[in-house]
Amino acid sequence: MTDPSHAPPAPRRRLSAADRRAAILEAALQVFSERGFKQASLDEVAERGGVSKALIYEHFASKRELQLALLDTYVHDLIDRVVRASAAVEAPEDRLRAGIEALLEFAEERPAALRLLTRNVDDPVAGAALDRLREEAAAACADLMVMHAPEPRPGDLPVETTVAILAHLIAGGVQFLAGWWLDHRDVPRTAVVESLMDLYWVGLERLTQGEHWR
Amino acid sequence: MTDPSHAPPAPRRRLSAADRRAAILEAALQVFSERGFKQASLDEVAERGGVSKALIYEHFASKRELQLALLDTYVHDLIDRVVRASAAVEAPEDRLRAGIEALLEFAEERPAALRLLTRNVDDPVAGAALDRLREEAAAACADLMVMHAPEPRPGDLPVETTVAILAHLIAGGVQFLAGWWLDHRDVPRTAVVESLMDLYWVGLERLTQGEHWR
DNA sequence: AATATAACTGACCGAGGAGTCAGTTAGTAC
DNA sequence: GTACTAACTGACTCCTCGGTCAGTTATATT
Repeated sequence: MTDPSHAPPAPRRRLSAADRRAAILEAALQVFSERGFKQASLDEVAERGGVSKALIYEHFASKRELQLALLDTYVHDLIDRVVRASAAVEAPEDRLRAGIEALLEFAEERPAALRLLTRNVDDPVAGAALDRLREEAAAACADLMVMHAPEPRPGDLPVETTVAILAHLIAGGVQFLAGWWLDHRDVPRTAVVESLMDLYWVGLERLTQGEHWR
Repeated sequence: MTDPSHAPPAPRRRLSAADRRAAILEAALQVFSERGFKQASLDEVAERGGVSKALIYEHFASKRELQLALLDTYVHDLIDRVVRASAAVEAPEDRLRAGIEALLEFAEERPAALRLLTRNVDDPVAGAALDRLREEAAAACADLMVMHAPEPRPGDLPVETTVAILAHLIAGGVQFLAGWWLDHRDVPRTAVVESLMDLYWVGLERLTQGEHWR
């Protein structure tokens, strides 16, 4: 009767509040990044975390609160890495390159976190967070560009307009390619960086010398 | 008693099946593009279409069916425009430009349709449709590139890899910028096209001449 | 061993939303 | 006018999911 193989299977080990919180966050990261905010269910987070749903509410006031905690963590981490890497070098082209490399390193180490940020465009909260992030990156790109001397030809559009477009194009392109790379990991990271730099930097250099297409 | 101002307010006009179907699709386009597939409710579609929810089910077997009808319509329309515009000219740079312009025209005429395609990355069906679309565009870009002569230096990565990355970078960048433009309609369309062409084409031209960054 | 407390759970509630069905009514054909 | 059909509806069911609560149990402290 008291067959040990039928004994209360695993007298689940209790964790400290901090550890359990971290475990829940990890499970939530998986589910949220795979399904997106709205489609992610807390029941699934609970199940994957090996925990009851009620326990989640001991650590987070609501589903949104949980999402915000996740976003907060990774947004700050990502910004930190990119800014730090970029500020560590001097030349504009090195700054761009360092920023790109930092982003790709982040993608490599925490693919789920990158997906969390990029695969949630439809959710107002996550979408806004990503927009802000890209806006910052675009502003940084714009700074790199005005260091160079753009030479507007007569009849051209205002420089700020062109700079803003190019900056967003670059920031958006890098973001997109980082996401693309997650699904094409056979491509070596250096190939991605080199291609980005080749197209962007060579193009920019020519542009600042007054060259235009055709 | 029979005060005419209290008479049965509007003896709702009936439509033919085809017309009603079109009206429902239009209402669905609005709701789906604003909220995304999962968050969009058929109750809201019904309300905005001025129709009962049950009627929607007379025209579409399910919510997914309705989404597929929408996607089908606009995906084909978009492909058609871009391919037609691009095929109408000869030079590679003109083809790229024509394709970009066709996409932006589509964005201008049917902003909701573009949002339907781009603001639904998290939904498996819509996401897959957008992926296929971009894949096609990237393939077309790759074709434009191999027309030129890329000259691999010894020790370089295989050409196909570089071409694939650049093609996706361009396709993804254009897609992103089209979406960005929807929220920045003060920017003139020509400015967007010119910037895209300047960065991409000038960069590509230099690259095919064996130039690299630095 | 007794006590306190913090980690943890099962069972529940209410709202919202997909999908259904038994009808009602506007047009049409005679 | 009458009858027929196709457009159309209100009221319903079922289910998922965010959130709650009344407890139960592991562990640290004494």
